[in-house]
Amino acid sequence: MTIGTAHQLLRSLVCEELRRLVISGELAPGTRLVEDRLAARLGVSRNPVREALQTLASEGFVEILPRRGAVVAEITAEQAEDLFDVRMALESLAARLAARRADATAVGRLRSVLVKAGQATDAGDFDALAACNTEFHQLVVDISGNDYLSLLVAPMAGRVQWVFRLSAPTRAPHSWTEHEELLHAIAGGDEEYAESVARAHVAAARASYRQLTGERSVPGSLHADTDD
Amino acid sequence: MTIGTAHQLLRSLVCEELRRLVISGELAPGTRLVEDRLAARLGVSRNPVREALQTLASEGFVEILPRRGAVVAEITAEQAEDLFDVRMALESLAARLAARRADATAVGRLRSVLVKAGQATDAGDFDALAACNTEFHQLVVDISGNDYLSLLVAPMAGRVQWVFRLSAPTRAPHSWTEHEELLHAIAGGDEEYAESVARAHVAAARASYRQLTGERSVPGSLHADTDD
DNA sequence: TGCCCGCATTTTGTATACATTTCAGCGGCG
DNA sequence: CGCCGCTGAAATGTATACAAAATGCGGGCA
Repeated sequence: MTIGTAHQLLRSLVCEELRRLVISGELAPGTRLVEDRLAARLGVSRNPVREALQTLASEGFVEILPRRGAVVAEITAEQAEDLFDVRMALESLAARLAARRADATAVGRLRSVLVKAGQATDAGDFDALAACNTEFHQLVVDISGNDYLSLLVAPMAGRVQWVFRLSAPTRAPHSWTEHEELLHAIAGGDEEYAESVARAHVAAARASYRQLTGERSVPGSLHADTDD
Repeated sequence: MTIGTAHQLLRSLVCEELRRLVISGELAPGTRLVEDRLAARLGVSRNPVREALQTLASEGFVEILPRRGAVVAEITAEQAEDLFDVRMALESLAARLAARRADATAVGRLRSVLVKAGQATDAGDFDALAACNTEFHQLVVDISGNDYLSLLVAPMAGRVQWVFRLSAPTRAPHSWTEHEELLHAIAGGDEEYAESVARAHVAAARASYRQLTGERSVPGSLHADTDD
């Protein structure tokens, strides 16, 4: 079960690599993704590439037009806003459910991620920090115990990174106080509070995004130091 | 553009057929989906089948275990509850946004679906009625203008049908008064009201589900005559 | 008798080959 | 001069072939 599962499937590897390329911006929006080229570039056949592209399409990273190929999806400012709206709906639900169901071990896991994040902050390791952030939010969803929510949210994390990477080439420093507050709300089992903290967290992320893109200023929001 | 797009891809056809088989219950949860058999049964090669299975996996209808094949996903009572929680979060968001952005033509479209549903009701055509229901909710999402929300919600409709089909072999009669109320809220541009109507609608659907499965009764809910 | 190991079958994963379609370029025609 | 249709290349969609892994079964052994 340990070594056996380690045999990664090519489609997974291709999918992860393409997702990374898209998120990092190496594959710009609008870029045509020709199966032959990708297969040659990655040293595999077209089949795993096709399957990976389909997965990425279901996650919204690429758009597949029948018989015309795949292109990297465009992320308009409007779509970024769309993402924040959906995040607010789903993450607030996740926080509420997590607060309802969290036990001691779950809280411990959350706390350990915060500790790891603190160490990453001290070390100045921004990639590790981003990973911690993703892990924390995914953990909240896991704790919520809602499998369907997990199915929907899992691909969303990458999309969030993508939006921020596109709009903010240099990553902003991250405030983890909101995460701590969310942890406390979940640990305390206060559903209402957890939901409101999650909403505030996403709102802060949106404000940060808006400030970075300089499109609109958001009066009344003082949180501008998150990157998720 | 009309006839050209009509050239359906095999993977789409396979996907729709498999989805239909799963939702209708002809493929029971836990059934192993062997690629060869499906390909032979549908008269295609394994390739479109594989791609269709991946899509269905991302929609949560099947579960793919690496190197061990695909099986029809199990729907536990808990997962059905999960679905209702997610629906409440996403459909309330859709309703709120639709109320914010709806214009006269959008309202007209919604109204025409209600008219169609009324005709289907008179004709006793339950399949058409179910289609109207799906169309109505998808239309609300479209009107919301949130592309990402649309991406997430589109596959959810089938899942809703699946849950009800599994738990309630005979379809319950449908109350369209809630839809009318939602239409009025959206037409009036009242975001708060639209959101609360949507929440109530999903809550009613949940109550209906619980009553059909006979698991728990929900005091305080008088709506028990919807099937979505 | 019960357990473990090895082999054959089945099935998935990947690669390659072929068919069909789209698109760009270009020449002819009105 | 502009539009239409044709043709060739390129890319997708589909089918088939091969390799590797997992499952199930039977025999051997303690």
